[in-house]
Amino acid sequence: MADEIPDIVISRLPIYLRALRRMAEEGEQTTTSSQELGRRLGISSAQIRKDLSHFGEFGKQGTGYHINYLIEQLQLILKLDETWPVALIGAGYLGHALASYGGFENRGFEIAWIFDNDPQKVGEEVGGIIIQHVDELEETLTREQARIAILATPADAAQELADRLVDAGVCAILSYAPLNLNVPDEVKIQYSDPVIQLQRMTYYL
Amino acid sequence: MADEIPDIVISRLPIYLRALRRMAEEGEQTTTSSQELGRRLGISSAQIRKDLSHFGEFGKQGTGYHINYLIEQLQLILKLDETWPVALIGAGYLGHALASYGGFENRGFEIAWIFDNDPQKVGEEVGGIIIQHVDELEETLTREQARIAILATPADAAQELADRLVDAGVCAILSYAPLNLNVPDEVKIQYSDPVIQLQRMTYYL
DNA sequence: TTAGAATTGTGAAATGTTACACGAGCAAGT
DNA sequence: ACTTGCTCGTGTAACATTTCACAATTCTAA
Repeated sequence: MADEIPDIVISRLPIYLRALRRMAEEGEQTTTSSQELGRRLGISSAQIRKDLSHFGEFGKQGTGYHINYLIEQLQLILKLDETWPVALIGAGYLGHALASYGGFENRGFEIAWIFDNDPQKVGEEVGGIIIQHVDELEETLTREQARIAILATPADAAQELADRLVDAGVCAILSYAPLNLNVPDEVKIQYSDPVIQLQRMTYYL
Repeated sequence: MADEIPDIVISRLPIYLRALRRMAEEGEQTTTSSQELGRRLGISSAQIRKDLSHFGEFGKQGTGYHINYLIEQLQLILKLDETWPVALIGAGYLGHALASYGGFENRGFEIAWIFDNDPQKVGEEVGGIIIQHVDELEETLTREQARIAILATPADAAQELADRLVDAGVCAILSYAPLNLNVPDEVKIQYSDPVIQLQRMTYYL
C-alpha cells in the first residue's frame, strides 16, 4: 500500500468524487456501494474498490461507503480541501467562457488572474477579474506563487507561454491549444482539444 | 492484423495526425521517422511503429515515413477524408466559443446546427449559423442524418438532451457537461470537464 | 560495388491493469 | 443467538499494453 500509485488510478478519483458529490446533492441516501457507484459510472465495482484500497479502508462490509466521508477523503487525497488559485492565459472566446464558468466554485479552484496580449482587453473585467497584460505574467505569478495555469491561447503562442509559466513557477498546466507542448518532466500537463476528441470517435462511425 | 484494434491505439492516432500536419505546415521536410515523431510527442518510437502497424506498412526502412502520405492514410483510417457536420447543443459562453472556433476547419468537422432553449437566443447568428430552438432538435437532426453532436449545456439538462440526441440518430457525443451520461453501448461518448482535468494534477503538487 | 548508418515491422519478453472469487465483517430479522 | 443477505478488501489469475531487440531493407557516400 506504500508503493507508487498508478497514474491511471489517480485519474479516476476525480470521476468518483464528482459522482459522489452528485449523490450527496440528490440527498436521497447517506451511503452507497462500489456496485452502485460502478453502475452509475460504467465501471466495475471491483475496480472502484481496488482503486480506493490504495489509499486506505474507507468502506464497511455489508454497508458500503458513507458518501460524505468518502467525499472528504477523496478531497484530501487530491489536495482539494483548499481552493487553488488558477491563472488563465488568453481572454478570447474560450477564456471568457472559462472566466465566467461557475463550475470551478466548490470544486477546488478559482480563476484568480487573467492575462492577454491585446491592449484593448487589458483592464476589462471578466468574471470579476481584471485582465492584465501578459507582460506582467512573470512578475505577478512569481510573487503570488501560482501553481496552476490554464492556457487558452492560439497554438502559435502556446509553447512560448508554457515556457514562461514554467519559469514563473507554475507546475500544472491545462492546455486548450491544439498542439503538443514541451515541458519539464516535473510539470504536469493536461490537454483539451475538441477536434482530437471528435477524431477519436469517427473511426467507429 | 485483422483482429480488433485496441481503443487506446485509435485514441493516439489523432495525436499523430496533428503532429504530422504541423510538420507538413512547417514545410522543412517531406519525411519523418518514428523516432522524431516520438521525440516531439514524448512517446516511444516503438509504440508509434506498433500502432501504425495495425493498419498497414506505411514506412520505408532506412527512410521513415513520408509525411503527406501518412497524413492521408491516417485521415482515411479515421474517416476524416470528408467533413462531418456537427450539431452543437447549447449557445452559452462555451457554445459561442465553439461556434466561433476556427479550428474545426480542415480537421474534418464543421458546426452545422446550433440549438438552445432560450427564445432570446433563437434566431441569433453565431459563427455563420442561426441558432434554432431546441424543440426542433429531433426533426432537424433526424432529417439531416446528423451523426455527431457537442453537448455544451448545464449539467441538469444534459442527460435528457443526450437521450434525445441518441433517439435522433446521433452516435457520437462530445459532452462538456460535468457529469457522467448514460448512453447505449453503440453510442460513443467523450467528456471534457476542465475541473476533472485540473483535479487530475493537484495530487502531484 | 561495397560498407556503414538509419530505420522499419514484428515476435517475444516485460510490465501494467482489470476482473475474478472468496474470506471476513456487518446489519437486520427471526 | 442464529441465519441470511450484502459488501468490503485483496491475493491471484487473466488480459492488455508497452518495451525490447533484431532481421530486413533502404539510402548515402566512398
